[in-house]
Amino acid sequence: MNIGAASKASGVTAKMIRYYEGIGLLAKAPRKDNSYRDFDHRDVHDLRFIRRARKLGFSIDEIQRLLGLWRDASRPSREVKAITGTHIHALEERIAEMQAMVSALRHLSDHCHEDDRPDCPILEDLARA
Amino acid sequence: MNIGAASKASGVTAKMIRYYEGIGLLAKAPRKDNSYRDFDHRDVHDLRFIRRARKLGFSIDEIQRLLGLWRDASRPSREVKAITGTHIHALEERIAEMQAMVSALRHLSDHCHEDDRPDCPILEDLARA
DNA sequence: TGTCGACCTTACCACCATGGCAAGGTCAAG
DNA sequence: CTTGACCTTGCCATGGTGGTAAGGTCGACA
Repeated sequence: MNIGAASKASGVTAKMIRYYEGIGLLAKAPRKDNSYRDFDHRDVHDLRFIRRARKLGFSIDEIQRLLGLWRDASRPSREVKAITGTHIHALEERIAEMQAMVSALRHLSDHCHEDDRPDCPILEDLARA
Repeated sequence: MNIGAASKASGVTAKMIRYYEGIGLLAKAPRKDNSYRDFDHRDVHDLRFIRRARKLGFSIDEIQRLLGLWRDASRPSREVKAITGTHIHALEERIAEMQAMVSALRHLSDHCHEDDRPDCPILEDLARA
């Protein structure tokens, strides 16, 4: 299975497949005589796993650990839940920050006349001493 | 006013002040005989403006435009509101994405036993075909 | 057989905003 | 004169992805 086929099968770009291999997230694929990488179904599985985890916002480092736990048949589910909990927490913190930004901006924006006059509480707030 | 004083007065690190100057976001500070930058109160004002805007999640590019509008005494408030609206929209999209992640993760996590057994729907979901 | 297009390879550069470090100049106080 | 706090420039790193360039390989078709 060439990299293009693995890419199509997993939804991960060839570029990123090489990158994941380079940083050790994905096992090094054996090479054929022509130096092309040769992937198997396990690799495709791992790539799909990675793609899904990235979509859920896990960092590469977290995925590294999740994959390790996946490969460990006797993994304690506790650890998986811990990683997930930490990640949920980080996401929620970031969400709260952004929501604070939005409500501040919305408040300012609501009081902006949106016309040709220069008065604008948005700039006034940014510039206040 | 040396860079350290400007930094303290504005809350922006010296490093970032030099960076902002380098990319043209902040006016180039004149140099004293010893080649130290010499800031005035306008620079401090701009730096505070930048810091606040960054805290509200505006990109450097957006701040560039906001600062331009601020300096333009006849700025139409409409433009400021437009930039802000675009930014609010982007923030809300990102928030929605992250909330989707959180609810997916929470759903999976709620069904994870958190014990020594290997069963864990989180990994099962990531690995599903 | 020649050629062409699709594929593969490695190796760089760029992003964005920030932090860190190194090696050296400058200044003021003791 | 020394010491420590400050300033200078310049380079490297982050993270995850995209781009691009220069070259090797393969399969199909004329």
